[in-house]
Amino acid sequence: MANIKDVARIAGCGIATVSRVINKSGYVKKETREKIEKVIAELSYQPNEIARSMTLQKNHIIAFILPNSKHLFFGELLYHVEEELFDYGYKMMICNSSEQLEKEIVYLDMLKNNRVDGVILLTNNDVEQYLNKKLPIVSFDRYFLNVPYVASDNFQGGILAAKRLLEHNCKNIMFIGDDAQGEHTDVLTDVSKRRKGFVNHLHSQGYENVINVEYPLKNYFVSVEQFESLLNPYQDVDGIFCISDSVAYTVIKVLEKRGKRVPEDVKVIGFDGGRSFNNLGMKITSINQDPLLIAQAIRKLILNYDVKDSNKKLIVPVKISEGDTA
Amino acid sequence: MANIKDVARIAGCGIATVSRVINKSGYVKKETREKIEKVIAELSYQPNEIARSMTLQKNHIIAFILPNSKHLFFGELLYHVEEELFDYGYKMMICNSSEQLEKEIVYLDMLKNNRVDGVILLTNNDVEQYLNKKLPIVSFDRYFLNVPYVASDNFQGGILAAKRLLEHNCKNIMFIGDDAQGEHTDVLTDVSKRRKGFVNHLHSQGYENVINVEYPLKNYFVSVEQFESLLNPYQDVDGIFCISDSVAYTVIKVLEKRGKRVPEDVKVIGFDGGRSFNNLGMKITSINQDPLLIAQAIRKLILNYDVKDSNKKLIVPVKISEGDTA
DNA sequence: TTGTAAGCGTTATCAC
DNA sequence: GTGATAACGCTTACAA
Repeated sequence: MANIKDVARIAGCGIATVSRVINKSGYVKKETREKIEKVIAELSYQPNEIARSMTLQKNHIIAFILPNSKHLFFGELLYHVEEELFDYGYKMMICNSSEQLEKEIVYLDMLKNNRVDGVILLTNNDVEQYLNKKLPIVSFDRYFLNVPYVASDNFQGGILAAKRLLEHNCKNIMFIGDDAQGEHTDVLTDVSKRRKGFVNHLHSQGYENVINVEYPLKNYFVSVEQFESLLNPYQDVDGIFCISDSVAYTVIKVLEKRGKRVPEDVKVIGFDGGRSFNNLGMKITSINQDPLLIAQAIRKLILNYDVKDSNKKLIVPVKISEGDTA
Repeated sequence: MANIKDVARIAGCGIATVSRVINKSGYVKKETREKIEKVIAELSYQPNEIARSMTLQKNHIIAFILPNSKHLFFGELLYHVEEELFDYGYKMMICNSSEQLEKEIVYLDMLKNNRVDGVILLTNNDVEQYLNKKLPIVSFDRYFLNVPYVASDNFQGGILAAKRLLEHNCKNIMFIGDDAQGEHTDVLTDVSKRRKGFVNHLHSQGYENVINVEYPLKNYFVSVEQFESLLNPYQDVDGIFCISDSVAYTVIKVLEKRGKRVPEDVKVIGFDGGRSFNNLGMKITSINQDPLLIAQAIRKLILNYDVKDSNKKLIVPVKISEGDTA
């Protein structure tokens, strides 16, 4: 593979001049430039990016650490983040942690050893002690001390869900979620605001008796059977706000088993976008997280990273997406 | 950030010795090693990976070019490929081409300019002329001259589908696919073997009159309306093999509109895994591509790449996954 | 305008 | 066992 020296030698000039041509920096006489460009084309020379990174001390690669690209929402987020970064001249490394702390640490170390210029972090683990706060890190949906973060407007999402259920004249309203996450895992999530916004709005409208159902986090996957017993005491609910579409999906299955009709007997609202679930025969009405807006917010924070404003937050608006369940 | 010189200076030795300790190469006196290890820990020194790549002329990064991580199957494949590469000490860069040739070229160039050590290529575009055949490239599902590739056993998949429809005593059998791809796009795909295996087996069993329906490629997305007119002439089919689950999904919608019951009146078989589609209320019976096995095959080819056997092929077995539609 | 040379942080060769 | 030092391929003062 030809290098800059070859180009200089064949073009009969110094390597600095070649460099100037490549980077369009500094003055180069027109004829010299043309000569060099010709040689570059002939050799189909491409500057070695490793060497360039070496000199510039940055490589324009950002790592995205996330649990799992198999989940539809993550797959979408991944897609949009990569597009955003690409438009700004950055490449993206993908790191499926599978929620394993050890793997997350390996990837976080890539920031310290100059493998990448920045890290986007999406985790439920407490990686606080493995973060070098002087380096560019942006977190999605989780609070870490002095780490800027991006989250959907979960509070507003809760309000939207409450409004919708009240519009439908629901009288026995329930929230189902795992938002105690913060207490269970030591990692504070923005997701807990879904419940807060929901309950807040209901209270403000004079509705006080929200039924609060918690289910254990730590297994993303919940069975219909598990939920049946959880929901058993509440036979007469007519409006349910679920912390995710995944939960909403399972709840609807439980209701169907019970002989309830959705949405005629019970309204159900999920969270995420209602685009992730199979075999339901209907579209879940859901509070929509916008992966494109989230990606843009993440890109802004990571590419303009500055240690000084490491407590920046960017909150992305949500809206309710119309489905068949509420 | 401390570098190897700092470590050497503080440990009172030469940098070569530090390097030996880091890489566990060559002999180092026990005491010297311990001393150096202590300094490394104190400084929390991490070798600069860019510099290392510079010297070694490789950086242990593989790029995966694919149309879109939003598609469930691609998201899964991505996940498994990343895990495989990780287990072998490699990191993965992700490149959503969105099927745009220009973006694919940018990423393919990363191979030439040393940004990555290898490329996994999943494309429908004819990128033949942009490939440097001396560099490590592995293609999935597409033939390029002298580029090793991995594909599912599409031929066998076709056979399995044929067998299943015959077992169900189907009398009017149809294939729906876009496998003429090769003629339309100049890129040969292994996918065309689905039809070949299917038709072959039917012929071998004395069934000759397979109805062959083609729909235009180039739009991955097909509307129910488009399909209705395509299928209109064939009111009495009772067994359909579709080239993908996406097609199967649409076909089932069309059949439902027609008042046909699936699987009672018509058996439908898809291809991919039947895990990708919403709102159907049933699981598609499908020929299953195994993303883990595919990922392993890809990893084998890319990490053991050798120009000499650039026409290697790895064919991954498929099986039929039981669903509700056939 | 252009070229020389230092420097980026490693690894590896070759003396000692 | 260990330490200088060249080399990897580039960018960028600085000098000419």
